[in-house]
This record gives sequence, structure tokens and C-alpha cells, in this order.
Amino acid sequence: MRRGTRVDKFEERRRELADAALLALADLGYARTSLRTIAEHTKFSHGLLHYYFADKVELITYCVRRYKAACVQRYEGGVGEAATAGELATACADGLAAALGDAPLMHRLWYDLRTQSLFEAAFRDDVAEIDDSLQDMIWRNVRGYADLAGAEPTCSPSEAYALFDGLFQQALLRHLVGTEGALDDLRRGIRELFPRLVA
Amino acid sequence: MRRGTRVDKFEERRRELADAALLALADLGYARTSLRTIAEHTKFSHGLLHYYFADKVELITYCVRRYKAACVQRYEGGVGEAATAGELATACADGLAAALGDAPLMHRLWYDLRTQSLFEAAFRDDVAEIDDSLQDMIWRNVRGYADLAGAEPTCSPSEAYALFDGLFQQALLRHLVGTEGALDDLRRGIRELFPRLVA
DNA sequence: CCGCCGTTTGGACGAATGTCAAGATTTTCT
DNA sequence: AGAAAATCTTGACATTCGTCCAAACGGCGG
Repeated sequence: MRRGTRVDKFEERRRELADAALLALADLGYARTSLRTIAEHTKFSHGLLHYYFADKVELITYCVRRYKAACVQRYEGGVGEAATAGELATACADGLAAALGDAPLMHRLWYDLRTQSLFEAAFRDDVAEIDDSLQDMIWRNVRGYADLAGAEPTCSPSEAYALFDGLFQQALLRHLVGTEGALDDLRRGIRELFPRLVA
Repeated sequence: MRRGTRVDKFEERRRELADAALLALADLGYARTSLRTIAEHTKFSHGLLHYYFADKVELITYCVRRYKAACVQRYEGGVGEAATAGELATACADGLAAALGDAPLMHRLWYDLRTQSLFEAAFRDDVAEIDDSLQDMIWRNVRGYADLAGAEPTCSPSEAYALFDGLFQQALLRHLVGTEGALDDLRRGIRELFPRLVA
């Protein structure tokens, strides 16, 4: 048996366990998720987690990286197809609102982990990496909008990301407590944000 | 001795304990703060906490309310003195940047608790109340800016708050990891945000 | 078939947690 | 001063946590 196969099998199980852990984390949040509750989301016993992960921190950071993989893949495409600036803004707004509507608990977890990284240095690098890729995603859209509108962005990439993220996070908050129209407001807010950022 | 005095003394100690708890929470975050570590921030023993608070949740929610009291008091004044729209924008930007620079750990705690409220229903009402008062504070500034500029806001109060909060939260993130110029960027970002929101 | 090795289990451990109650101490009232 | 009420300390409790480990399982090459 080739060495590669063993490693692949090992990595595959790590991914499987991490995915289960992400479901548990999305349910309960970082503060309330123990290794045993994670194990209950799998068909294995709690001891196994320490066979595939050195400790809890390694498991969680692996989960964060895994979340990022799914995340950037989702946002990878997107900008290309719009013919006008308005179309791009609408497409971006619809995409973000759909992302929020499809997996609100995952985004809640994202904000939880991002906040935890401010207290737990171990998460900081991975979280920062995800944040950067999200900022890039937003900036590609803003740049694309400016190009189609024959204008230039009047803000920095990080500023644009902060503003988009503010809208997104508030929409998440309101969506989770059941506020009607939170997603529609998000769509409108994002659509109208684009023209505010170029000149 | 009047009954009122007893109640006052009781309430005063509750405040004292809650303030110590807030310091501990600001240090460690909600997930890592236990009742015993809170007690270590006081001159009392851990058992006393259950004399003044029924359980941990009541203590934390009391802390949140207390945080709000200090918070709204800080932001209460502010709008009145500006003579021009630009002055108001600058004053608001300076105020928010100063608030962040003076007590970054308290604001980190705020975002932590706001996120926890998405998992722990017990905090939800108090957090929402603080969020509303912050939104009002922002909206007073946006309204005031629009009046001085002879224009009208082109966004809703919640939208304005989301955008301001996005800038503030990112500035906090970058400030806490030591990014130079995070506060200056926040000031500039807020100053430039005002004209984007009126027409 | 046996023995090996990667997997998996289930229980044990010490530490830490929230909660509680019994007693000591301090304050207050008569 | 003495009684009563309040404040506070101390130690214990059950539970849960992360971690570790000895043993059992399972497939595959000999």
C-alpha cells in the first residue's frame, strides 16, 4: 500500500471530523462546544478526536481553515458576468444575501470565531487569512463596479470591506432574531452602497 | 434606618461587583471568565457572588446593563456644538476614535457579548437595547450632519448604524493586533462616510 | 491461520466549573 | 451591651471539561 493512500485516508477522516465539529460549533458556538458534544455529532467516540488532533486548539483551527476552504470556493466566481455596473451591484447583493439566507448559522459561527480570535491568539492567523480573502472578494466587486461605471473607487479595500461587513453582520443579527425583511434590506443596502464608494 | 438605605447599599455592592466582573470579562472574554476569576478581581471570595446574584447569567446580564449605562452616558452629549457639517463629522469621528483608543478592551468585550447573545437567549434583550441606543446615537449625528449640510439622509437609521459599526469594528480589530494608523483610518473613514449618506 | 498495525473504544485522571449551605464575622437596632 | 439581621468566608457537592491510556477491534500480508 502506498504511503499516499494512508495519508489521504488520515486526512479524509480529519476532514470528516472537522465537518462534524463545524456543525456542532454552528449549533452551540465556540464557548459551549466541548469535544464530547463534537463527538456526538459523529459516529465515533470522543477518544478518537485525540487520535486525529493533538488537542482542542488544533481541532478548532483546522475547522477554521476548513471553513475558509468552503468559504472562498463559494465566493470565488461571481464578478465576471455582469455587463453593467447596476447588474454587478445587484448580482453581488443577491449573492451575499443568498449566502446569508442559506447558512445563517455558519456565518454566526464565523463572527463568533473572529471575536474569539481577539482573545485566543492561536486562532488569530487563520482568522486574519480568511478576513483578507473576504476583503479581496469585496474589493474585486468594488473595482469591477467602478470599471463598469467608468469611475474610480473613493475608498480603500479595507474600508470597503468594513462597510460591506457592517451591513452583512447587522443583517445576520436581524435575520437570526426573526426580523422580517432583513435579507431584503441587506440586498438594497449593498446595491446602494456601491455608488457611494465610487466617483 | 430607612429601608431605602439597605437597598441602596445592596445595589451599590452589586454595582461594585459588576464593575470588577466587567474588568475580568474585558481581560478574558465571556468564554474564559469564571465566577472564581471574577471574584479574584474583587477583595471578596467567590461565594459572595451568589449572595448578590442568583446565578452566572444574572451577573452577566447585570454587567451588560451596567456597561450600557456607562456607554450611553459617554455618547449622550456630542452632537450639539458643531457649527458646520464638516465640524460635526470631524467631532463624531474624533469621538468614536477616542472611545476606541481609550477602552479598546471594553469594546472588544461588547462585540464578544453581542455575539454571545446570538447563542444565549438570556442576553438578547439587553444587547438589543444597547444596540438600539447606539443606533440612535449614530442617527442623531447623521441627521445633524444632513441638517447642517442642507440635505437629507439617503439611508435608514439601521443602515447608517451598520456602516458606522462596520468601520468601528474593523478599526478595533486592527488596533488590537497593533496595526499602526488604525485609529487614523477610522477617523478618516467616518469623516468621509457622512457625505456618502446624504444628498 | 496467525500476527501485525492502523484504528477505535470506553473508562479513568485531575482540574475546573456553577452552585449551595453551614458557619463565622460584621453591622445595625433596641 | 446584647440580640437580630446583614454580610462574608469556607469548604463541599455534583458535573463537566480536556487529556490520556490500556485494551479491543479489524483488515491485510505472511
